[in-house]
Amino acid sequence: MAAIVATAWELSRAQGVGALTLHALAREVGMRQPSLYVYFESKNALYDAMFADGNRQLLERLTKLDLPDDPRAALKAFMGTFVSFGIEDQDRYTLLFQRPIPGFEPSAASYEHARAVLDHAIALLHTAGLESQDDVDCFIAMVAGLIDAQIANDPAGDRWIRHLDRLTDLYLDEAKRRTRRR
Amino acid sequence: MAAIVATAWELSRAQGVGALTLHALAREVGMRQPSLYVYFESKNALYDAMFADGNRQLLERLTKLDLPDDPRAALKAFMGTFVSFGIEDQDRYTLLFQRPIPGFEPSAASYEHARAVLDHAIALLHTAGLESQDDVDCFIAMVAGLIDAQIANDPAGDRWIRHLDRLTDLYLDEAKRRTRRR
DNA sequence: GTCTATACATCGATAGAC
DNA sequence: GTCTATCGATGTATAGAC
Repeated sequence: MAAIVATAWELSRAQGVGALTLHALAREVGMRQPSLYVYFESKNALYDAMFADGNRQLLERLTKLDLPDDPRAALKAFMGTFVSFGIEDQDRYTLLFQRPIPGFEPSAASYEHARAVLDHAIALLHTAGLESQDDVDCFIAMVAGLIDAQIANDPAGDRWIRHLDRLTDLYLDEAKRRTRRR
Repeated sequence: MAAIVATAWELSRAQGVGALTLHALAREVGMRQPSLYVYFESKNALYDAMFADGNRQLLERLTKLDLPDDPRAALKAFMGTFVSFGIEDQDRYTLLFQRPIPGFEPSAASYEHARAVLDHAIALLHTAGLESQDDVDCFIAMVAGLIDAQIANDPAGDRWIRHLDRLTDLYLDEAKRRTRRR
């Protein structure tokens, strides 16, 4: 079961999440296509398992981090890890953070890990000085913009994501200035 | 031919670009599916025509703008129009600026309008003070991040894109400070 | 240019034997 | 749990009559 999901990730990496078929997956794990229905009641159930698995991987990596005390440094370390996770497997990133499969919506259970990741990020943003919903929205959109541009235009490089720390400072400094002004 | 492309856009708006089928398109224009091959030699040729058409729409709207003299105001007007264009038809935005169709790559000819739009944006960014490749990259990624977040999470609202002008000032001000420091 | 008819392929899903 | 066999739906593309 875990092996099937792992193989599904392999195939997705090779040809894209949307191009994954049960026939190909079954062949790759040495089974026939109908046998997969013993483990997943539908193709979307497979996607849901992949979604949960990917978020679990991400959460594991993020919680394993030994974050520095300084809030700004902690935020950079956290976000740097997040970005690396996204870049190292584009199709996993796509499945977790975009909606590449028409008709597939993650189940509530699979969403729990994703929720935990987001909550962790928001908490770090708060202690680093981005407290309003607006500031959090803008910062997260900025990070996502960097990752998306990187994946779309320069998958193997760092042309966009290398600016993460500088832009993080930019957003935090501006918020700090705004706070002081009051 | 233009009518077919227009109808293709309608259908894409209703059900997503990826869900567009030649049968449905033919039915909608009052023909049978094989008749479409008189106008497009393949489905990807249809996508290519849509891609060119969408970029032509965008370029037309942007060149029609009466931009203010102030570089910063001009940039905001330009980007505001770009963002509005993206938000008002999400599936058009997807086809133009993401790769939602596996196996479809725009032809070189269809890319010309897209290139013109990008060049125009870069020129405006230069006169507004963002001159380096790095600054242009970051700014465009930021705008795309706002649009993507908006479309994905709040298609009918303005939770993200309403920060466009403020963030534009943020990026321009920071570049200005950097320039002065030298 | 538009039609009918159909080839051809892919894919998800189910039935039922072992 | 895994198999064979097959259904049923969908979708692109082509052949050839009109």
